[in-house]
This record gives sequence, structure tokens and C-alpha cells, in this order.
Amino acid sequence: MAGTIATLAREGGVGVETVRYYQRRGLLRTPDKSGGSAISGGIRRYGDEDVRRLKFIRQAQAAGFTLEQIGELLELDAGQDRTRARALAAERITALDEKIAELQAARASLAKLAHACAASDTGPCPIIEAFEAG
Amino acid sequence: MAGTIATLAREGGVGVETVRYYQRRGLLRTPDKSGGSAISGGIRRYGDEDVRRLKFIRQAQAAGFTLEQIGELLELDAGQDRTRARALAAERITALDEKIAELQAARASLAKLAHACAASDTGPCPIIEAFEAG
DNA sequence: CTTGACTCCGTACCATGGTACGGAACCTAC
DNA sequence: GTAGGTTCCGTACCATGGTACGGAGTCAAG
Repeated sequence: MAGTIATLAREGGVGVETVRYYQRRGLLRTPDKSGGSAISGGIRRYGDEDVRRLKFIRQAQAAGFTLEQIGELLELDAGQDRTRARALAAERITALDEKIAELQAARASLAKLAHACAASDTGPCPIIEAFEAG
Repeated sequence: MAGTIATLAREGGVGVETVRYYQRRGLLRTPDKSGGSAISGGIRRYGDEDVRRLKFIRQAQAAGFTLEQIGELLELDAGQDRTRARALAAERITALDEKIAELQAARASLAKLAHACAASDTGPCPIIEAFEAG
């Protein structure tokens, strides 16, 4: 179960460069190199824990956390600071609710406009019109 | 009703630099200068049409269009190509639906996790756990 | 024991949507 | 007629989340 960076990336569904980017951001560890000529080192090997961590990042990202917030979540990793974890979650839920409401409003007005636009072929396009009135 | 760039910016609810950015992007016109020493020109003046255009941009942006798409909408401005306008709207509605569903899913799982985390004070934090399992 | 694929690493570049800086010209009010 | 606030303009910089490049080293197969 010790793979190279390409294996890790594949299992996480990202590119190799993205893994390296996460390492630079401090979200993933950079394991010691194995083998090599003692002077110039060899190849880094990654295990299940790395895969789990990478999947964690993708999951949290899908939930709308920024990489910075994900970094914080990863630091709570021992499961210690539940209060902080809950606070982050609550904060994120509020933000998600706002964003969802915003998108739904935009969706509704856009749908209404598209319908109006489809209904008549004369006069100015209501989609353009509506935005201009705004 | 002929104001300076600051007036336009204020009425559009953006900063002066943002107006200038939109001009660079070709979303707002850069009117001729009035006055000045014939050599070095004076001050540009903006009118209602500019305000309307700027508000259009903000509205469309709120509906999730990118500035590039907004540029295209603005080019349809004569109200001519309704087919294209409808296509853009339909495209955007689909994208909005996808995004909304995504955020709602994230919201739901996050809410469930926060609830579970609040319910017990022992064991590992379910928020962290859940992401790791993903 | 060489070929070819992969790794390592620093560094540079990308898109998106702005925001800031600084000097010169301008315009208004005192 | 000058001080202070704006405007103009080019250019540089910011955050976010990556993506690409290039040369040297490493490793496995044939």
C-alpha cells in the first residue's frame, strides 16, 4: 500500500501537481524519501493515511470550505477541539444557506425571463431589459 | 445627469477602480473628455446610460454570469439575438441548478454532522471522521 | 546497462475579479 | 491664484486554486 505520488493523486482524483500544491500549502505531508544515493535521495512513498487525508480535503472542498479552512480542520484532526469544529461547520452552514438563497433567487428570475423571452418574438428581449431595469 | 466616474461608481455600488476595470474589459465605454487644455484633455462625463449598463453588469453578475458572459450579453444589447440570449440564460439556469443541488447536499451532510457532534462529547468528532471516511 | 517512464524541485505562469500606487493634469471654492 | 480633492492612466499587485516547465535524479523492464 505504499505508492508514489502518482498513485496518491489518482486515488484522490487529482493531478500530481495538485498534490504537490497541497503539500506546499501544508495540507499534505511530504514523506521521507526511500532509497537513493544517500546524497541525492530517492522517491517519496505515500500510504493509506495520505490517501485518507487527500480525500478529506476533496470532501471538505466539496462542502465549500476554502483550503485555508481545510487546513484548520486538519489541525483539529485529533478530534480534540469539537467546539471549534462545530463553529466552523455552523459558519459554513450559514454561508451555504446564504449562497443557496442567492442562487435560487437568481435562478427564479432568470427562468421567468427566459420564459418571457420565449413567449414573444417581438419587442426588446426581456432578459436584457430586466437586467437594465435592475 | 452628467457625473464623473466617482458618481457613476457610487450609483453602481462599486469602486472607481472597478469601473475602470470594467472599461478595460470592454464592458463599459470610456466617454470623450470635456474641457482640458486641448493638448492633454479634461474629465470624462458619464450619463444615465452608463449607470444602467453598470447596474446591468451587477445584476447579471448576481445571477452568476462571468464578466465574459456579461460582455456577450451586452453585445446582444440591441435586443436582436433573442435566441442567443435565451441560450445563455438556459445554460446559466442549468449551471445554477447543479450548483444549488451541490450546495444543498453539502449543507445537509454538514448539518447532520454538526448535530451529531453536538450530541456527544466523547469519541472522535464526527465532522472530522466523516470527511476522512469519504 | 540502457531506455523510457516517473519523480523531485524550484519557479513561473494561468484565470478571475478586482485593488492599489503614483505622478501629472484638472477643476472648484475660497 | 492657490490649496485640496478628483480624475486620468499605466502599471503593479492581491487572493484563490491550481497548472506547466525544465533539468536532474531514480527506478524497473528488457
